Amino acid sequence: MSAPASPIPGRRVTINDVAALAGVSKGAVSIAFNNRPGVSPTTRERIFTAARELGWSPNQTARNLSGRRTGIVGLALCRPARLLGLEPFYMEFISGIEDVLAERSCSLLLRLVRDLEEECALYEEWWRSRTVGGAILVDFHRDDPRIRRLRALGMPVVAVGHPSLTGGFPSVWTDDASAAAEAVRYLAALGHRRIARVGGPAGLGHSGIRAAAFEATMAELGLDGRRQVATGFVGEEGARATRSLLTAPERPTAIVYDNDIMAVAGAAVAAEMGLAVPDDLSLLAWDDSQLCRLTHPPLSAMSHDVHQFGEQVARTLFGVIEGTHTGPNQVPTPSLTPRGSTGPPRRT
Amino acid sequence: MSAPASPIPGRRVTINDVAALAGVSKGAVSIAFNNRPGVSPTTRERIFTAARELGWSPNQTARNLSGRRTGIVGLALCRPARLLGLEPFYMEFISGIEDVLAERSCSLLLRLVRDLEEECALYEEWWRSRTVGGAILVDFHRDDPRIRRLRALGMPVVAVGHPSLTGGFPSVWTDDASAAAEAVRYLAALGHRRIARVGGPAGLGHSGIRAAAFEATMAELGLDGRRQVATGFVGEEGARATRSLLTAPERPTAIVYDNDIMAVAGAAVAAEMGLAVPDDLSLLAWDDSQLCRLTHPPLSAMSHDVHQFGEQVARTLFGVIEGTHTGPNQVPTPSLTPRGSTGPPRRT
DNA sequence: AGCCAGTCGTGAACCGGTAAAGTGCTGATT
DNA sequence: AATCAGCACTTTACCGGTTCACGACTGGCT
Repeated sequence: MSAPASPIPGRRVTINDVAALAGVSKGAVSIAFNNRPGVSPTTRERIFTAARELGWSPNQTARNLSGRRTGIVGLALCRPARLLGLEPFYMEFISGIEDVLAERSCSLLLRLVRDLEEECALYEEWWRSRTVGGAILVDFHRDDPRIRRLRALGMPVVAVGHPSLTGGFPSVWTDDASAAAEAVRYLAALGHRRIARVGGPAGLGHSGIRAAAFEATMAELGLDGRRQVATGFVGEEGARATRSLLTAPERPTAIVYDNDIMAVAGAAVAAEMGLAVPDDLSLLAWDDSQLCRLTHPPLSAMSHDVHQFGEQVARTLFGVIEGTHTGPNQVPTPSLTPRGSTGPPRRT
Repeated sequence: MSAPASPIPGRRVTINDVAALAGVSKGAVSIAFNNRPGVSPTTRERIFTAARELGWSPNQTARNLSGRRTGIVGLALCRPARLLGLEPFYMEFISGIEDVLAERSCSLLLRLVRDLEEECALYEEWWRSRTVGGAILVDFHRDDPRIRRLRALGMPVVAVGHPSLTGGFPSVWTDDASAAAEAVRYLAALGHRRIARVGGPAGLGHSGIRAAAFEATMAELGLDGRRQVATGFVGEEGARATRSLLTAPERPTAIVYDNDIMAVAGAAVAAEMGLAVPDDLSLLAWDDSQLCRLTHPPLSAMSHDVHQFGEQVARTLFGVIEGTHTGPNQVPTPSLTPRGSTGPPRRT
């Protein structure tokens, strides 16, 4: 009885073994393990005991095949692997997702793809094969081709991005436009008139939104909003963009960045060019990972709890999967966290 | 013929539909799609055409169930989600893995677990259920309990860690001991005599190896190697450890860190305490992500291409899965990359 | 013509579960 | 006593593939 039930090596334990040991049919075992009504408490207990003794638990693959939902959530990322490692954003985002998934014993299936076409094909296969129970879509572009292709699929999906970009998919988003406007107004209030922005790739939806809001707010304040550079989101490019902004005639006295890694790179460039932060140059980061607190002076940032953002995305996805979801889902707008890197410009 | 083959909505296309359209049995379709001998080139072509027309591809879940290997690789991480996002290491490591997986159209299944017990149970389930074709084990401890439990499973596995820790599993590792020794010798050669080390958690295998090598090398050089602090690998703790080292009597003139995020935090502490780097204090990071190049002065580091490390791990795992693997697999030893944060101590 | 080997393809069993229909029994209702 | 609802299981038919034993046909050889 209490012998450490040694299954015959080589053959795996299946539901049949459990059924045999418990003296019931495999249907009964299935009923018990899905706790549906249909077996008596006594039998149920006997079944669980047998399963425990054999160390059996249901084979997920077989379960999925016969129509049950899998606990795996898919995430395809369309960008070069090398770049991925450079951005703190993704790992924090993923960690937030994982936090919620782990609560429910779910896992995240991660895959890098080369282009959106491959991404669509992948989702189609994942869904057809019941490999995933739902997916998280990120990095929306304007008129994103995934919208049409994936809508037809009927796969539970949550889109990360502003509703204007995500084509009716349940979405989670932050109000980037307001945040960008706030950033500009804050710097203007400090007395800056030449404010620049180092943004992400032009095609990317949220970069576009921030760029537009930046320009609009600058215009509203009667300032020239054309000092914007689009980059690929990595430090090197942030540094390059910063150098080019700072060496241009009429150089800016403040720069807003689209993430924190570029802002840190910008701070290094300032130091290298002998500019004092914030006296000669104010720097404002975005996303605010711990990086911002580690530099000297610490970077002011449009703070944004990316981990919690990921959590919200995962929770929304579960809502969609379970059919209890409710429209777009806005998470807190990035808020200004002033630290040492922003201040009034030096009087000329 | 060329009509955009509209499958009946609601019902998915299966191998049977393809077989029917091609006028063969489903066995033949299977043979064709696994390109095994048994069908004539003509029939084969007819089958492929039918499949293309219906937009069919084999259901991976069903395939897995009937014994084929899945293209999914498992990775369980045993640490709080919040911490995960703070370490550049993991995302870079994962990006390296993904790079190799993507080449072969494989995905990474990621899961956070609370403890090693849960991790073992997870791997057992993944393997039993054929959810994964193999797994990557990280963060080995001394006498790691996973070794015994997983050996019995027979699952293809690659262990990340020194062979002395990974209990005979195929492993990928860097020579941390030599690297730690080199770090110490370098600082000693610059004239430092009070060298401290801010390390990772004491229980963690590679932290232990570095700690031992640090102490041994210090002893060899006739120096006091007891200035070591164990932390949890995050910036805050690195800062705290640095402060406590710097406020102790006989404060060190050089500190070696176990990763880069703590080194950056250390640099900020130095600045905050008004210590000049490297004149008053030399700082040496480990792992060398782009962070090290973004601070001012840039941080010297024991450089280590983490992305490539991840790639090598994935490649080794495929070797194990395909049965072509060959013993432990050492990747390049972290090498000293001097930048601005290390120099001779100021003469007292 | 008769035999054999080789190729092409079929059919059924199987992977390990789920779900719906079916069976036998108990006890309450009329 | 007959009817019938409800429970506790069992049976059977899937899910969508793979695999393997076997049959039909072809062609070469004696």
